[in-house]
Amino acid sequence: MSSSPSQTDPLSRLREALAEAAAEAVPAGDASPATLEPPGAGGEGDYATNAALVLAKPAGEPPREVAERIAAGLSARLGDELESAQVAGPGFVNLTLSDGWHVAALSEVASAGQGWGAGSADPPLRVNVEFVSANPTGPIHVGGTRNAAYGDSLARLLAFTGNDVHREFYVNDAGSQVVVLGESVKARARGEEPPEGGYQGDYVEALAADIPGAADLPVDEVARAAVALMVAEAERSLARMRIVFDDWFHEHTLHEGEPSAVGRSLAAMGDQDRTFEEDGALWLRTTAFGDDKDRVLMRSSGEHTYFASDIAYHRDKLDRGFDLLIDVWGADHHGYVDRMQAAFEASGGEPGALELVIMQLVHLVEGGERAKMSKRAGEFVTLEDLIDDIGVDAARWFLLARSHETTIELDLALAREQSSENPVYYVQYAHARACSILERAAREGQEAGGKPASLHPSERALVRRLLEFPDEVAEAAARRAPHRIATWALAAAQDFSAFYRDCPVVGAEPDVAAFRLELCAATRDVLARALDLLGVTAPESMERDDQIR
RNA sequence: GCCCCUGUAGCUCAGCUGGAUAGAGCAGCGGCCUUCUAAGCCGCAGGUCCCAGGUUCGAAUCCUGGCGGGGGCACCA
Repeated sequence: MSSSPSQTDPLSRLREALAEAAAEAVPAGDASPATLEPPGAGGEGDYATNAALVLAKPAGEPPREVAERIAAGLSARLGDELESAQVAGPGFVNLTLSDGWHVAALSEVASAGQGWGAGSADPPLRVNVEFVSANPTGPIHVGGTRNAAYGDSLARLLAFTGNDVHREFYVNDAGSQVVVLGESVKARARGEEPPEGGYQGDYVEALAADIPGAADLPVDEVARAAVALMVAEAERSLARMRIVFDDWFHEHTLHEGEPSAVGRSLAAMGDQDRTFEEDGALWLRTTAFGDDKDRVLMRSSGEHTYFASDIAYHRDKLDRGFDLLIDVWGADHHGYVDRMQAAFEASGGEPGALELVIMQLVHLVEGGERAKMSKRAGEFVTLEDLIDDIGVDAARWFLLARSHETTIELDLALAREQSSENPVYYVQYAHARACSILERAAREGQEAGGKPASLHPSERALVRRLLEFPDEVAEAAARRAPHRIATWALAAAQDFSAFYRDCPVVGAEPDVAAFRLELCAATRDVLARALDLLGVTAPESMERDDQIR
């Protein structure tokens, strides 16, 4: 999928000028791998490019000589926009853009507002993001909460980059675990202990109390009622997390009808000779598609496996017209990735049309001590416990701020802290401050959009930070990495704080004040968008409600 | 045994499809509230980027081999 930012934003135009200057300097070379980025610690200027280093070999010349020509070409193309282009180090070209370029660039960000960084994927894809999909036999716990935050934020990113996104929760309501749930609830309703291997948590007793006549109803009816209650509770909990699913897909529907979806899928794979019988069971030859062993579809007992349902389910998603399926799974399911991919292809899916994202674990810590995950069997920290404790904003931030590929140590003491020590409040505070300045300026009748004679370095740095956002969004979406947005937002909040410190708005000379107001408005909008992509609120004010810190 | 993730500052982590003197938050030390929110700001200190080879003008980043941590390898869901 490509989701390139607008071709006409200031950075894209800079890259275009660079590409032209590079092609002119080394006609035989390909400068497309060259970077244009903020310089590293050793460099000066606003942007640095390694184009000359990339092109030195095809040019057959020392990099610094190539760099000189590129610098000259850029100067010729950019005119007043370019303050200087210096060759440095082994052959970098360091660019310093003029204040005028920054002012013009900001006005583009400001006029895009919250749409800054929005993409138009080409082509737009119909994407099905399936996430959480926790078994309806118990509450959603912390791992599922991370999965929820990630899946939702990924969906937001994919939508913002121009795709048609569908959020889906798969309810495993057809397996033997559901029967066990029914038995456990029924036992509790009769005042008995759940059976061996049954569900032990307090919620089982709550279910028993909420299902009229549970003690005497048939187990399958109790089970059905219990699943319905658990699903409703999951829906409520997820809504508290600001997550709304488009579809709650029930596994049992795959077994309804004649032939059922599962039956049709088995028959189709059979027709293609991709299944075989052995030891009284029906197997899928997943080894033909990269799995390390073949897998059972139908047990010798005649019952299908969950795997058979999964295959039919993914087939169903394709049949509903999605171009791309993304499944977000917990770490404990990574062993199923190869077989699912193999089965997906065996059942006619295009390689690449199914992505399986594995979430690593969450460890809760409390001020350095490993928090107790389970006091006794059946008790664990749930989604509800977590957001009651630290709040939705902090929960989403801390679960999203790190790569899904890494295990999280979530410090509850830090996340609970409503103070400067907590990064999520820091970012929200930057947003609130921007709002506060704008509100005050509006009261005093100041207007945004001036052209000051010169800019402060903090203003320039903040403008460039905002200009990064479209690339950051595209990268985060393409790499399925929402944590990049959190990293960017923190850096942007820091840049805004520097600007706030160095550049008073109210009381500044009119053109200066007008420019700074525009910068505040743009920062407010882009920060709000970044927070929204994470599902974190962007408050307009954060008045302290107590002075004790 | 095989598979996946991971090893970067005291702690938690960014950076990883190669770029210059490796960053942030927290913790530590020292400063800053008659000024648009001190839920803030400034400064200091803090590193064999797990180890060893290799590729490259250039490696935290790529390759190979080790070592450590976590998770997973059902006719369970």
